[in-house]
Amino acid sequence: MNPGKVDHAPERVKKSWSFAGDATPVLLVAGPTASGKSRLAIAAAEAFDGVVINADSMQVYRELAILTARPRPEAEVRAPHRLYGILSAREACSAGRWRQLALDEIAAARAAGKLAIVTGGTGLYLKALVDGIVELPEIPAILRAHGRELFDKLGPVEFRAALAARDPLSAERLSPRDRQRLIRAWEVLEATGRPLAEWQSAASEAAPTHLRFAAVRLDPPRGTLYQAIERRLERMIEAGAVDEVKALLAMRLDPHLPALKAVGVAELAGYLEGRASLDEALAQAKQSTRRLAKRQATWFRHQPLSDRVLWVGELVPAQFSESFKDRIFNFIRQSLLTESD
RNA sequence: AGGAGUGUAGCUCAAUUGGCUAGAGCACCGGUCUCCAAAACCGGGGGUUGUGGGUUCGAGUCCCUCCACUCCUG
Repeated sequence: MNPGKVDHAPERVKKSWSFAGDATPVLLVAGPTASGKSRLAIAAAEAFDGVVINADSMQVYRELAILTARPRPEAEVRAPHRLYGILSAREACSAGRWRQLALDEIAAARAAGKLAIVTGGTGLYLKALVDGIVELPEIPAILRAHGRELFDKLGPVEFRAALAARDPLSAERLSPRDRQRLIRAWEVLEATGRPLAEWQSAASEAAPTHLRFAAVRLDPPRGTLYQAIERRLERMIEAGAVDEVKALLAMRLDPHLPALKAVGVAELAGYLEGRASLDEALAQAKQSTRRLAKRQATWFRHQPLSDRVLWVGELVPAQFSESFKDRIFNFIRQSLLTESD
């Protein structure tokens, strides 16, 4: 008897499609955390000879494999995975930076004759990829720190007023309480000498017309999604999420770095530092994740990508049924892999 | 079984001791988003005050019945 380890290998038969037109097909898999994106992406990658490319702002960081639910090493056996765990938590990714990496990976997939399957819950990243993003230089970390200091020194109202003197448009659009965007506007102004509003009004011509997108949106009912979230978090704890956070904290990084803001880090740090029991920390992490999932679902429901993208999806059954899979695979075939007018 | 106590939103509790439309925190729900986005921010509705009766111009509040739970005694 076979140990049953190679179940999936035989499926990787000869590819039944080839790049037809000029445009490179790209499959997007979007949805809130724990909605089953990775599972679908891998299944699609197996069926269509694809590469799974991460579009999740936290799964890019190496140090947080467990807590960000990064696909496990076994997944790599089934299909190649890219942009997972590629950056140190010392670094800060960004929409623009990720976009460039993703474009490179898509090109590499094309060159290898593979279908790019971009998967993740970070709506802004997908938007940046599909619709392009204003090309702004990267802002030095020191400048960002200065922005924060100034904000704290002046206070929200004063800071906004100071910004308004030089970038009235951005200031007007932002509430004094919207600390992050106010600081963003300020740092862009400082770094480039031009107001952010001006940058943004410049037409972004960066939308990649050489790519052809189709997207699957997963949106399970809230109740089942929450159940999945909670079960998964419990498994994360069993798998060593606490130690993972411990190691991350031991790096003594700048708390403003994005990786430190991953859901669960602050909660488990609370446990490690004796401010909460493990049960309390777990409960808090579950709650934070539920809120995250709600925000993600809202984003994907209401922030449609450009109409160049074909969509399928919507509600997903609690279980990943065969009929659902068939439907999605048909959609992929029809929308991406055949030359449609 | 007897005695005492408590029942108000999903949860924890308020309601000037009988007086405006029963409030608050959390939870939950909805929304915003053009480069740290797992971020940052905005908004929302929910109650047969355990039950049935009574007193009163008026009851979450006072009286009685029953129900549930908690504690004490046996």
